[in-house]
Order: sequence, then structure tokens, then C-alpha cells
Amino acid sequence: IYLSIVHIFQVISIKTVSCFLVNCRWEEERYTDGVKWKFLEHKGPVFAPPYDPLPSNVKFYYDGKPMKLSPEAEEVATFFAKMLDHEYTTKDIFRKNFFKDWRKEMTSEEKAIITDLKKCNFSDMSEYFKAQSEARKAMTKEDKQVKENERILQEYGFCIMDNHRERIANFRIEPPGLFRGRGDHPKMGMLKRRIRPQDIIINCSKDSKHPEPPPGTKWKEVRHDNKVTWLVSWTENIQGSIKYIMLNPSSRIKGEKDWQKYETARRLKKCVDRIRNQYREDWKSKEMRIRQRAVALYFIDKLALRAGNEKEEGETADTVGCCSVRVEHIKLYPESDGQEYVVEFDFLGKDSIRYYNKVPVEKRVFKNLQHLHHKYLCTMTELMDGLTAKVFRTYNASITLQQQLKQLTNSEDNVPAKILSYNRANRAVAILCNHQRAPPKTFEKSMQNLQTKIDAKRDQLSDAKRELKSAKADAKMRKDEKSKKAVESKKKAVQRIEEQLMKLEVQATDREENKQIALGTSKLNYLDPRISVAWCKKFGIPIEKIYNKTQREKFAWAIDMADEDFEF
DNA sequence: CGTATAACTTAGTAGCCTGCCC
DNA sequence: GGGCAGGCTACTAAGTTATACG
Repeated sequence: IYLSIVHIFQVISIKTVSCFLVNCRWEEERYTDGVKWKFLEHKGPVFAPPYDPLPSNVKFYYDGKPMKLSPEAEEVATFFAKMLDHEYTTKDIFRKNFFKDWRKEMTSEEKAIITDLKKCNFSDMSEYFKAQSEARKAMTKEDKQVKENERILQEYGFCIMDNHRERIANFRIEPPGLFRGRGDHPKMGMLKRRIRPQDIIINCSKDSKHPEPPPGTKWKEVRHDNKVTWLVSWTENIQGSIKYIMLNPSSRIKGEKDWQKYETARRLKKCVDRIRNQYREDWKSKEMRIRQRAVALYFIDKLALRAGNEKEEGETADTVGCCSVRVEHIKLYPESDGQEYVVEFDFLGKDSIRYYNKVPVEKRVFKNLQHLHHKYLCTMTELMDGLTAKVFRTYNASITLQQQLKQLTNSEDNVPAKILSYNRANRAVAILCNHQRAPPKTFEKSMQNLQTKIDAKRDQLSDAKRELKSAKADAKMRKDEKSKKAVESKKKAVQRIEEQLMKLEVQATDREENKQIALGTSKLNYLDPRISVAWCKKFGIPIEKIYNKTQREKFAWAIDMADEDFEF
């Protein structure tokens, strides 16, 4: 039995909210009936540069003999050569998929010769590309076409939507290459094909100046759908899914949506107790489906798990979420480490990131899990307008930040210590949401360097203290102005060094605790920015310490809107 | 009404860039 | 002025949810 959570929560689109007023830029009325915009004009996408064949001295070898490849086959070979250092190219599935797709690009003569990937030698090509990228590094800014890039950005990187010039997020078409799925992906290594103008659908206003396809080519279609937000779309050949060009997070259309998302989460705050009581009730239901739904919702709420939609087997890596968790991902312990009714989760979630957690649960939940004989957990009933599974993640993340900030911030602290508190609150959320990262390659080393600095600072401090002591003794003896002043300045020096030392120590703690945890994802997607803005205002922290330029642009609405008493 | 797919958000990382230290 | 650490951004895969469709 599998019931998608999508059907269980009733989803109602949020209609008109008030205008999005950021510095009075947005004065238009909000549209109704699903209209997203009234006017949209843009220049279309920027295509990947055409393939530039290799110089003749760069050779591909088959079975030890140099071989000149046709341009089509050569291009695909370069994709592999560029990835030669990557562990991807050692994986069987990757090699198998690549070889199969590569052969499709070969001429019949090439196909007849090249029958075994093991006999292919790409190392000459690989060296060539390495040298190229070294050469590029050595180039000056002008050689690197910085100006040209800026021109392209200005020309193609913006659009006009409803009288405002808006930044586009991804105006470049994805270049061809070899597909790199995450985790154990069955399609890794497949050829991601080059996108041509005839693959492209343009979306813009009827009354706008339409983007021109490159000379001698045609668009697949030009449409005028103001009920969607994308400007350009094409179908990708690996999964057959549609890719879009859309606006930057700083745009009105994204900002409003983001704001709405947090407003929905705040509405959940108002009724979350009721919902929690209800799912507790539902654990006792006679109907198995209702009980299981209630258990699933409990985990979505308590552990901030994702919904876990069904996915097609063999098309993607085998990853799961709450509703698609299988019996092999859960272990039940009636008693463990002195706690009763312990559940151990161990599975791969989104992006094949491991979720591991061992948590005590209520007896009823445990009993329900014991009776789970079929494959999937199920889901929940209609509880609140606009409530979907991911709202729980947003809600729990934001409320956790708010609580942690209250708990951890000490108004006596200096700015770096307060920022450490902020980062710790942020970290609590990242842990809840299981946002991980690979430990930076240079982690151990940079940690050591920092420790050396700290040691040096400590020595400096004890020296300064000693000097202060002798200055004091000196002043006591002489009792003149000059020696008093010397004491004062030594005192200040000690203070300054103490502060510097503390700053370094704080930095070390922060970095150590952050080794495997990524803060960015929660900051960007789960934490109501108004909480952070309010916190900054309350404790006199410059907003720049919390949000960089891009983030300030994305959260312009919140920076403008929230004062220090904002409550999520 | 249920499924398929379009639309849009969330995710980690490669590699560039900047600014600091020596 | 060169090297390197760390921050930032671009990129695109991988989710969830909304909507279309038969």
C-alpha cells in the first residue's frame, strides 16, 4: 500500500497577499487567477560554445596506436578525458554507460575498431586539458574575457517583468557532457546531449520583443503563458525531465513566493498543537492506514524527514524519505542504552546523503512500527490550508532557530561571541534537517594552523601580562604620571590581546563543530530571514555579518520588513 | 479521480576569486 | 608577489508539490 502524502494534505493555493513592497519598488496589485506576470521580455538563452576540435598533436590512442577521431566521437571522448582524475571513471556503471553512448556518436569505421574501453587511452588528451586550465590560471583578467562575460551578463542576464529589470538565475544553457548523478546512480556516465535552438521553448509576452534564435535556426516553440514563471525550457535527455531558465532569488516573483512559504509555516505554528494531538489520537485508530499515516506524520514532524515520494526503480539512485522508507532501513529496540522503545533509522535520503538516527519514541508509535508488515509507511489527513509535508520542515527549522537564538544569545557578549551563538543556532537546524557536507580537503591542516596561531597569541598574552605587572610595580614605586600612563597602555594591550585570543578560540570552536555540517542550505531555504533580521537589530549586529551580498539581495523583503520584535 | 508530468524548491560541490600572510 | 585558505557563486541534480490530462 502506498498513499502519496500529496493526496493526503489538501493543497490550497494561497491567493492574494499584500503587495511586495521593498523600498516602494512594487506598487502593482497582486494578480489573481494564477496570473504570475502581465509583461515579460527577454533575450533568450546563451548557448554553450560549439565544440572546438583538438589540435592535431593531441592524440587519442586505441590499443597503443594513435587514432584520429571524427569530430562527433572526439567531442564525447574529451568529456571522458576531462574526468579522468575523477573516481567516477573507475566505476563500472559509469564506464558502461559512457561507452554505450560514445559508440552511438562514432562513425561505422570507428565503431568497428573501438570495441573495448580498456584499450582506449585518453591520457594525452587529459594532459592537454590540464595544461589548458593551468594556462588559463596564468592569464590576466583581460585575457580571461572578464569584460566580455560582463557584456553577456548585461545583455542576457536580465529580463523585464512588469516594468522591472530582473536578474535571471541561469541564462546559460547547460553544456553537453557526461551525466554525473549523485550516489549510486544507474545512469551515471551517459551522454548529456547538446541543446540546440530547435529544442528550446521560449516563454514571453505576446506584446514583447521576442528573443531571436541564432541565425539560420528556429525555436521549437514560442509561447505566451503568464501562469508560469519560466522564460525558457528544454527537455533533457537523461531522465526526460524539463529544465527551465527562471529568475534570480532577488526577483519579486521569487521573493513573494519565499515570503508566502514562511507565512504558511507561521500558520502551522498556530495549529501545530492541534495537529500533534490529532496524530497522537490517530495512533490508536482501528484503521491500519490511519495509524500509519499518523506515525509517518509524527516522524515528519519530530525528525524533520522529507515526505519521500515514490520513484521509478532503475531510473535514479535508491534513496528514500519518510513514506518510502522500507523495513530494512529501520531497526527496533524494545530497550537500548537504558531507554525504552528505540527506533534506529539508517537510510540514504536526498542526494544519497546518509540519514542515521537512533531515537526513543512513544510506545504506541513503536507498536505500530512492529506491526508494519508491508513495504511502505503511509500518510495523513487534511489538517490546514496550504499544509504539505515540507511545511513541517520549514516550520520546525524556523522555530528551532528562534528558540536557539533566545537560549544561546547572551546580550553581554561581544559581537564575535554573539555570532558564534548565531552559528550554533543555525547548526542546530542544519543537524535537524541533516544538511551535510564533505569535510573540506584542507580541514586538518587549517585547523592546525589556527591552533598554532592560538598558541602564539597565548604566549603573546602572557608576555603582555608580565609587562603589565612590572609596569604596575614600577608605577607604585615612582608614582609619576608617565608610569601611570604606561600602566594604562599595557592594560589596553592585554585587553586587546585577550580579545584577539578569544576571537581565534571562537573561530576554532566554530570551525571544528562545523566540520561535516553545511549551514548554507538551511540559511537559504528553511530559516525565516525575518528571525535573523530581528535578532541582528535586537543585538546590534550588522546584517552583513550574517548575510553576504547575494543573501541580502534574496532577503531584501525581510530586511525591509522585520523589526526587532518580529516573532516567527 | 488517479496518474503523469510540469513547475518550482532544495541540495551539495567544483572551481573561481579575494584577500591575507609571509 | 606568490601561495593558499576560505568564501562565494554558478551549476545542475534531486527532491516536493501543483496541475494537466485521460
